[in-house]
Amino acid sequence: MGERPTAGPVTIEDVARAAGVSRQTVSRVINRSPSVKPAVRARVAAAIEELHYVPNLSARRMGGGRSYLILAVNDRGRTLENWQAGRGNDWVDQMLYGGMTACEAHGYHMLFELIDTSPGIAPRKLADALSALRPDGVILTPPHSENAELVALLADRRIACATIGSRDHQHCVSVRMDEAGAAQEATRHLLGLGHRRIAFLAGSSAYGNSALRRDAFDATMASDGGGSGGIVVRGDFKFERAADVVGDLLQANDRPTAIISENDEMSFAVLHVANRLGLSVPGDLSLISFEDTPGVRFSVPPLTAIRQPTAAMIGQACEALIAMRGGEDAQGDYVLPHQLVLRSSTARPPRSP
Amino acid sequence: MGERPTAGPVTIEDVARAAGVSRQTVSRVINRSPSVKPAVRARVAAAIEELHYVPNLSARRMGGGRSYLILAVNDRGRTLENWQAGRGNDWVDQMLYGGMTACEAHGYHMLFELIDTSPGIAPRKLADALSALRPDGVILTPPHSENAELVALLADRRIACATIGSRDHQHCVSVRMDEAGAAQEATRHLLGLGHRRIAFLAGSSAYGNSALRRDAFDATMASDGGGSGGIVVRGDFKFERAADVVGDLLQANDRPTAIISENDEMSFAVLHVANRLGLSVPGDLSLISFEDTPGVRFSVPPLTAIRQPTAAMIGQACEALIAMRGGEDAQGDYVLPHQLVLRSSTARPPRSP
DNA sequence: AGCAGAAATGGGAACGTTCCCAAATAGTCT
DNA sequence: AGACTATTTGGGAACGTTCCCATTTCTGCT
Repeated sequence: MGERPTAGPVTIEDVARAAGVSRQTVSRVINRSPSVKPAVRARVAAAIEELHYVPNLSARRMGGGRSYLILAVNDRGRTLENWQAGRGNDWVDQMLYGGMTACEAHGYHMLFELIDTSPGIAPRKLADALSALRPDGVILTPPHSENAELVALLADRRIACATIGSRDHQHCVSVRMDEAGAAQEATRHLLGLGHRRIAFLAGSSAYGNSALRRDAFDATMASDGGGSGGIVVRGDFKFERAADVVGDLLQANDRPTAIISENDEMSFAVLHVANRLGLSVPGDLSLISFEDTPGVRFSVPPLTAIRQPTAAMIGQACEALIAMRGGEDAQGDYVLPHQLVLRSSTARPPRSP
Repeated sequence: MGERPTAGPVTIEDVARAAGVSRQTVSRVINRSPSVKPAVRARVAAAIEELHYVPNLSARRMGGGRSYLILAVNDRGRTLENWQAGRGNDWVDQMLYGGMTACEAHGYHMLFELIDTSPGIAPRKLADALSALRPDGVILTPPHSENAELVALLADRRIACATIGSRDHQHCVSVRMDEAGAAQEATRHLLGLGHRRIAFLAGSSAYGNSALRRDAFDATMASDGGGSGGIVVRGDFKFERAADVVGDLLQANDRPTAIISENDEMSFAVLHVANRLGLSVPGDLSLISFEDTPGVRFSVPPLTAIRQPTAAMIGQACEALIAMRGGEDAQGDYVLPHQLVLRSSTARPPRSP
C-alpha cells in the first residue's frame, strides 16, 4: 500500500508534511516525548509507517549528540588465533547474537572493533574509533576489560562503559559471572563424587579472575573438604606449560584424583598428559574445565565444564549502556548465572591406590 | 607532546586554525586530493597529528554522502544455532577478522546485521538498516546472497553490493571460491587413492552451489574415473536425513568406498552411520567434507575437508566495495583459492570385497 | 613584462536531525 | 469572564563535514 518509487530518501520533513505538523513534532514522536497529543501522535505514526520513514543515524548524531551506536572492543590477536588455530570458539557468535538482539530492540546498532593488546597501541586505537564513531557506549571484553587505561580514556570522554568479566573499575558498568561461585560449584561437584585430593590448575596470575577462583577453591576445600587439602599449581593458560606442570603433578607420589583447570586449552593438556601416563579420564582422573569452547564437546572424553553466559552478558551490557542514555554516571554490577555443564570427564575417584 | 586537556572534541576547524589554512584545505588533505601543495599538505598533516584529529564519520556522511560504513548481512538463525548447538563455527570470527582488517586500512568500519531468512522479513529489515545507517556498501552472505529481492533492493537504492558464495546477480560484485574446482579436487584426490565407487552426498538443491559441485563431481568421475560411475544421493544438509540416506547407501550390495559430503553436519552423520554398521573410517570408507568447521578437527577421525577462504572472501568484498567508492556500477567476480585440508578420513580403498 | 591558463585555496550552502526558546493553545482557578 | 499557568507546537540555530563555485596564486609562453 502507498508504495511509490520514492524520489530520494525520506526525511523527517517529508513525514511532517504528510502529517501536517512541524518537523519538531515528528521528532518528538520518534523520541517518545510525552508532550504530543495522542491524536497528533497517531497521525504522525501513520505517516511514518506509510512513508517507511527511518531516521538517519548520522543526522541524529549531528543534531542531538547521540549516535545510537554501541562499540564492542575485542582482542584482535585472540580473534585471529581462534580461527587460525581452528580451535573453534563461539565467543564472537555469542557476542554478535546477544548484542545485536539487545540493541535492535532499542533502535541501536552494535559494531565491533578489533584492537591489539600491545601496550600503547590499544588506547590510541580506541581513541581513534571514539573520535570517528562517537559511540554512546563501549563494551570492553577481556583482556581489554582489565585495562585501566582504556577505562580512564572512556571516563575522560564521558562515554558510558561496560566491562565484561571484570569488576575493578570505577565509572563502569560491570557485567560478569560469579567466578568464585563457579569455582565453588566445580569443587563441590568433585567433593560430592568422593574426591579428596583435588588440584586447581591456575592460569596466569595476570588474569584477575584467577585469584577469585583459586580463593574460592581453597575456601571450599577447607570448609567442605573434610580436612583434605587442595593443591594449587600454576600454568599460563597455554598447552605447553600446563602439560609440564601437570606431568609433574601426576607423577608425584600422592597424585590428585581430580583437576579443575582454568581454561580449555590447559584441559586439553591434562587430557594429553593423562593419556601419555596411561591414566584414564575419568576412571583415574576427573577433570572440570572453565570456558567451554565448542572443542570440549569433541574431545575424548567430552569435558564437564563451567559455561560462561557470554551472549547474556553482552546483551545485559548493551541494555545497561542504552538505559543510561549517556546521562548519569555509569554504575552497576550485574552477575549473570553460569552453568556447570556435565559431560563425561568426571566420575567417582578410583579405589584408594 | 602537545598533550593538553582538549576542551571538547577536535574539529576540522581546529586543525585549519592550527595549520593556518581553510577548513576546505584540511578536508582536501584528509581526502587525499592531489591539488594541495606539498608544503601545505605537510603543515596540515602535522596539525592533524598534533591535535589527534580524526574526522567525525557522521559529519562526513552528512556533508559528503559517504558513510565509510560497510554492512555485512548474516543469517540470524544460523548464528544463533551455531552457538546454541555448540557446534562451533568460526565463520563469524573469520568475517570479523577479514572484514575489519580490510576496512581499517581504508578508514572504513564494518558492522553486522543479523537478519532472519523468513520470507518477507529480510527485505524490510535490510531496508530499515539501509535507511538508518546509509552504508556505502553491503555484503550479503549465504543464504542471503542468493536472495534476489535483497540484491534488487540494493540496486534500487544505488548501494554497492557484494555477494559471498554466489554469482547469479547483476549489479553485484561476487566473491566466491571455485566450487566446481573444489569438487573436482576432492574427487580426484579419492580417485588418486584408488577409489572407483564414490558417492556424492548432496545437500538441499535450493542451495545454488550444490549443482555446481555435483556437476563437477559427475564430470570428473566421467573423465578421470576410468569408466566407473559416481553415485549421487541427496540429503538436506541436516544430520537426520543424511543418516537415513547414507544408511541405505552403505547397506546396498555395491556400497561406495568413499563419500564426498557437502557439509560437515552430514559428514558427522556419515561417521555415525559407518560406526553403527561396523565400518571403519578410513579403513573401509573414505570421507571428504565440505565446509571445515572447527568440529571436524576433533571428530574421530579428524576429517579431510575443503576449506572455504572466508576471511579472505570478506576482505576481498570489502576491498572491492571500498574501491568503487559508491561510484560506478558494481562489477567483478573474484574467485579465491580454497584448500583441501588433508586429515585422517581418507585412505586407499579396502581390497575388493 | 604581460597575459592566458592552470593550479591552489577559500567561503557560502547544504546534508537531516535535535536543541533551545518563543509562540499558540488548552486548562484551571477565582 | 479574566487572568494565569501548563501543555502542546513551531521556527531558527547548530552540529562537522563535503560540495560547488569564486577567487587568488602560480606557471609558462610570447
